[in-house]
Formats: sequence, structure tokens, C-alpha cells
Amino acid sequence: MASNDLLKGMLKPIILKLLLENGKMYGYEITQLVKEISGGEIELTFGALYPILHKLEVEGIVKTESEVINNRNRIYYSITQKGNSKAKEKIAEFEEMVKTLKVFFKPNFGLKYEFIG
Amino acid sequence: MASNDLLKGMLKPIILKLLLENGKMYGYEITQLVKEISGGEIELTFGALYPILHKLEVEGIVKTESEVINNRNRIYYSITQKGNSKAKEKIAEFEEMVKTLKVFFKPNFGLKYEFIG
DNA sequence: CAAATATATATAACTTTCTTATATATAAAT
DNA sequence: ATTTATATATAAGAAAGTTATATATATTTG
Repeated sequence: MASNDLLKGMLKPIILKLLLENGKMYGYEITQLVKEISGGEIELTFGALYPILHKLEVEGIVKTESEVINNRNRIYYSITQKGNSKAKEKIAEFEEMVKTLKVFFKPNFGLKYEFIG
Repeated sequence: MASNDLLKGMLKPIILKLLLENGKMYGYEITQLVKEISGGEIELTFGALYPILHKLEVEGIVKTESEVINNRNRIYYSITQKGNSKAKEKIAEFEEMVKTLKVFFKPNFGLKYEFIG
């Protein structure tokens, strides 16, 4: 049972999904893309993003490469070969959870008592 | 912008949805129904449930009535008249967020770079 | 008939996640 | 010259949820 771990931690699988699709991305880019894709609904703050990214790095799921672009240091994050299956697993769990959540707003799905006559 | 409040607080709107549909429910009943509807995916623990319920009561969104059934005290929770629109509002926000989350796993939706040749 | 499981409400300690605030710095636009 | 956009990062605090604990009755199973 997923036991609500995914209710809190939705940002992590979103980040993993975007990294997996794009090969490599830098932090600022991730925040902007999340905002864009969600139509401004989800704001991924830096205070949320970087701890997640750093933790994923420690776990060996993402790796970093530094590049200087326009005189600024830019740090690219990408999924490691080792972390690939783990990332896909977490994304799949996330997708499963979103499907489960959908069930809760089917009209009358959770209805226990029904007027029958 | 919803700014991630809904990513964490998904249990609250789920509870409100079930209460709104069923008129009144007691705590244990809510946990069982959540488990049933989610196919065992979501376990609403008591430690999560009761603080939410008590907070909603303080806010005036739910009210309680006590009943003794089978020699046990049972506490029914229901949406107040005053809390009705607020509850519907929170449920609507929740549904909106689930729709937003769905967007993240459309294939290639978040893809920035595409192989064109 | 004893033990385990299901029913029932609730609190407290703890952990994780996320928000808000802060620090630093360059580039472009107004 | 100031503001806005780009860029990374940490720290303090709040909120949500987990796990453990307490209490108690009813039902089922061995």
C-alpha cells in the first residue's frame, strides 16, 4: 500500500519525469517548466526543488554536470543509468496514485446510502 | 496559484467529499470507505483523520453528533450548512489539481527538445 | 473458553515535506 | 539607475502525515 507517501511527495516524481524526458535540465529550467506545464497551478519553489535534487543525487538517482553559460555557472541534473529504473518506478507509482485520486470525484462513487424509492 | 497546498493536503478534500455525499459518517467508517474506494491504495490513518476532522469542526465546516450504537459511542461528522460552500470549494480545487497532475504524464508533454532529423 | 481480530475514538512524539525568508551574483530591460 | 529575469543555494519555520500508544467493546476463530 502506498500509504499516502505519494500524497505529500508529488513534486519528486514530477521532477523525475521531466528529467527522464529531457535528458538533462538545470534547476531554474525545471521550476519554469513545471509552472508552464501546470498552467501556473503548481509553483515549484527553490526551497522545495534543491533539497529534492540533492537528496536524489545522494541516492545516486541523479547526477550533476557543471557548465558555464553566459558567464554564469549552470548545474545540469540528469538521471543516472543506475537510477533509471528507480525513477521509472516512482513515476509509475505517481501515475497510479493520480488515477486513484480521480476515482474520488466520480459522482456518487463514495455514496453509501441511496434513495431507492 | 494553488502553490502546492493541495499536493500535501489531499486527504482533507477527500474526507469532505465523502461527508458531502453521505450526509453523515463516523471516523472509522471514513477510513474503511477510503480504503475500499482506493482499492487499498490509500490508507487514511487515525492520526491523520482525527486532527483533520477536529480542525474542520473548529472552523465550523463540520459538526458532530454522538450516538450510542451496540453499546459503543459513535461520533458522526457532517458538513454544516455554513460550511457547505466552503467544502464544495475545497473539493473543486482538489479536482482541479488532480486534472493538473494528469497533464504531467501525458507522453512527451514536458519535452523541451525533440529529435527532428 | 481463550486468543485474535474487528470495531471504535483519540492523543503524543516524531519525521518528512514544503513554504517563506534570506544570501549571493550576473544580464537584460526600462 | 533601478527593476526584472536569470541562476544556485541554505535556514528557519509551519503543516501534514506516520507511528506508537491508550482505552474499550464485540465478534470470530481455534
